[in-house]
Amino acid sequence: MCSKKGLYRFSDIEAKWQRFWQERKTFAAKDCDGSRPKYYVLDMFPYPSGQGLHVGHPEGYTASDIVARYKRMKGFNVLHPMGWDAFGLPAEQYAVKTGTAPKETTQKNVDNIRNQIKSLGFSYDWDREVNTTDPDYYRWTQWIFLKFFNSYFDEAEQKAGPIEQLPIPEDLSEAEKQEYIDGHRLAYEAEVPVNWCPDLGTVLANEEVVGGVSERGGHPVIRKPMRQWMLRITKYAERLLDDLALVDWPESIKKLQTDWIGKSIGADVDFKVAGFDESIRVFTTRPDTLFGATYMVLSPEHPLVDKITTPDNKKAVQRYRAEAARKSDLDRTDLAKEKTGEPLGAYAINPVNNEKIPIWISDYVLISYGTGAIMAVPAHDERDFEFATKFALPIVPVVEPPDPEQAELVRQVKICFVGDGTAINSGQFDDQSTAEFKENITNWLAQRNQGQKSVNYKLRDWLFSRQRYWGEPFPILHTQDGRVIGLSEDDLPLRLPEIEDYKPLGTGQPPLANAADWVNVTSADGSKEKRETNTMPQWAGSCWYYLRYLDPQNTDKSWDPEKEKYWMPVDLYIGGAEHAVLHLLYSRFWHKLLYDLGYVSTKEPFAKLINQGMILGEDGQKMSKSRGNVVNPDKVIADYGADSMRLYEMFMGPLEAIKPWSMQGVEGVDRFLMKVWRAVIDETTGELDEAVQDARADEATLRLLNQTIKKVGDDIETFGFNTAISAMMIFINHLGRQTIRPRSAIEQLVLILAPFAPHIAEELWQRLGHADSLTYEPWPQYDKELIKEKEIELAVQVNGKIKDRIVVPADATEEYIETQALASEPVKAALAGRNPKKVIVVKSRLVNIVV
RNA sequence: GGCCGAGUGGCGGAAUGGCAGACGCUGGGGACUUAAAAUCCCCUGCCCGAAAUGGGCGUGUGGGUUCGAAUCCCACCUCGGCUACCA
Repeated sequence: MCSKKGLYRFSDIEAKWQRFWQERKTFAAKDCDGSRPKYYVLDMFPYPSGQGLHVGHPEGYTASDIVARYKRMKGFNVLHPMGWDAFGLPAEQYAVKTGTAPKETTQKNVDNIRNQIKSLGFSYDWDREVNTTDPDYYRWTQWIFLKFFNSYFDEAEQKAGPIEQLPIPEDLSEAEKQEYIDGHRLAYEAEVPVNWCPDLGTVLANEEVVGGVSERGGHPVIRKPMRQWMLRITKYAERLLDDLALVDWPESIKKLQTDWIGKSIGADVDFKVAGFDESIRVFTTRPDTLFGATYMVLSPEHPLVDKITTPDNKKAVQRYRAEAARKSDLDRTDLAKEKTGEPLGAYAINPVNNEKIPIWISDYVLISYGTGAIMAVPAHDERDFEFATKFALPIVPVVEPPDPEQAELVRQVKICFVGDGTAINSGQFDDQSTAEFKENITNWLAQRNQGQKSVNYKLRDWLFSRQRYWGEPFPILHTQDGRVIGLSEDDLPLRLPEIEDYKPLGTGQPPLANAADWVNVTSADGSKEKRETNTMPQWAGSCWYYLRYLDPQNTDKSWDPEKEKYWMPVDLYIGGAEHAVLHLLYSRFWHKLLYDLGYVSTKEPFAKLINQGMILGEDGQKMSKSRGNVVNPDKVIADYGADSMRLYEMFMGPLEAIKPWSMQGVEGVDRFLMKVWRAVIDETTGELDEAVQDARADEATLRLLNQTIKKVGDDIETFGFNTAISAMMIFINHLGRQTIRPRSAIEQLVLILAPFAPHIAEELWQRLGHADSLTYEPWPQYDKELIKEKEIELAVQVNGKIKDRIVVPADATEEYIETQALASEPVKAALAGRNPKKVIVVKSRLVNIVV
């Protein structure tokens, strides 16, 4: 048995450096250090699930860690924190099943996932760890909720202000005044339809409802209005849209958010109801098609339905409404391929031509968008066309398409045309272009008090309460006379009570209603109140965690304003694209409220955003337990070490691309690291290899080294980690062949490798004779002169086909290159005596001779 | 249906107007070894050819722009992701 002293034992060495970093607090960020520029690099913090990490997590975390370590070497004061988004359904479901308190389950999972993350050697400042379920954390989530509750939105200023400053109309009674104030709070209560499952006695999230039945157990689910907390995000729609211009995010993500907000500009138009002193207001983006409105549709929930339905139609309409109520959102959209509806028997008057048009109800009109009613223009709207065709309603074309063929089909009512064109069948507006017509008709309606310009958003107010135990309790009391009051900030945190039974009550009441001692409160003045028993959704804690990292131990304030000014905004935010809309939109919304109230200094929280791509299984399919293709990161680390794991995750391909895992690929990068090791350490003795000498590198080595330093630095700046690694591989392949490996070259290689594979780099750095960690060593500088090649090889093409290659001095003139190219024998042969029409010389690339 | 992204060797990928296939994997051959592993060296897009510092083809398909296109433009096909009647 010959045991080699110098073999690289990754498990010992990785543990050694992880301990070193932890003990020395190597990565502690220094607040308000004016001597260095700051850099805040943030990962989307994980939900600590019982499954632990999957290989997708370390992908983003490794990328951000490389940037963090690189920036430190570039002289930045780096803030790189980590924490836990630990409220959520799984721990609660586990509690229902086993009786284990969610707090315990969560603690266990957090400890596990923290160990997993630590085993990868990320350079987090662990003193700043946060946990959304910690009362010292959710105290401030509740504090921000109170800010919403105690604020209103000033339309003129387009910003939030304290509710005390809300201008209140005069002549209101005390009760009306209170109602007015409550109606303007940015956090408010409303009756909202939720997914109610009678058999389970609980409310379900949208994703827990599949095809109209509960995902678990397959029980029927109906829509039922319940009292819910809402946040008035719609007030911020315009700013959330506009301020996307301020951030450096992928265009695709900006577009997703823009579409989600869904701004559309059009007009509100009032239609009188024949025989009633009522009118129906509709929103349309195509007021220019008003002459083609041949019927109207109200949503089944529209308040006027009962009033205007004729007795003959009442029965059928009621049946239709009941059916619609039973359908979930999914049923109403996904399954409703065939349009349905009922006529009310009532008629409306089209304001432009005074024609009587029938009024219908149908569930393709949503109560929650616009006014919950539409004018139907079947000739120019796909949905209306489908509906009119099915129920044989009249179709009148009013827009002539520019294409004559299409125009003919539209005139014959064969097709539906939704584009812009020229007005027909529209009285005095005939021959106007769509754009002109829109403008003119809107003014025409406004003059007659029958309509006006209007803007609508798809974005809805945010349903902010859940009928769950494991979430932040609302700092809210309900008085006996039905008022709602916010707790004083001094009474925070309002702690979650420990309860015995996590099951829902079966009445739709959340589990917290079980905790009578907690729910019933007697105030100092003897009055009795009840606590709110809903809890906040999982998004709440993640909306502002990036701010708590700035000052995580502060017991007086959510964060110190000085620290906020120093660190914000987040310079780089890395996470999965699945959070493209909700998490990022909600965070931006909270941030804007905090900005309006003066608690943060930037309009936007995240200056730059990058999404890491999904990692697929070795079979190229999405990883899943059922497919059996899940790669366990713990196993990879145990077999190859953290450095190889990190390196492979980055070498797989571009960060943002979707790419399949390959164990053989891991072996490839592992081999590379061993090559680096053997270039420095003699495997037999464990000492520095004899080839490592204090010598000057030869010209070729020096040139390649400087090229590599440049390439790796440039690639980190542009997140091209895969090509950075490839450059280092090329360099070590060269260096390994040298009989003398200059110490200076080795040291610089170790430094640029360090952000990628920090454990082996620290170990080599130490063995090269350095006492301290390389974390704050300056990033190697490359020499521009040394990079330049002396001679370059150019391809010579004749009519685009390569005929020869020539070698010329790097500083050769175009004339010289042209002469050399024309002197080449293969080129002469290819020219066959013809005279070149044109010679294109691309310096340092090629020569193309055109004949 | 809509939107977004992607199609390059046996595989992951590189090159974003200038020598296609860097780097890694796989496969083949050789060196070292009693043998194996590890390591090192050479080859590895396809077709023709005994070979050539021979020729031809080649970046999903079809067209176009250009001296020159994987890269830009137009049309289409395939795959993946997100989304779903928003008037």
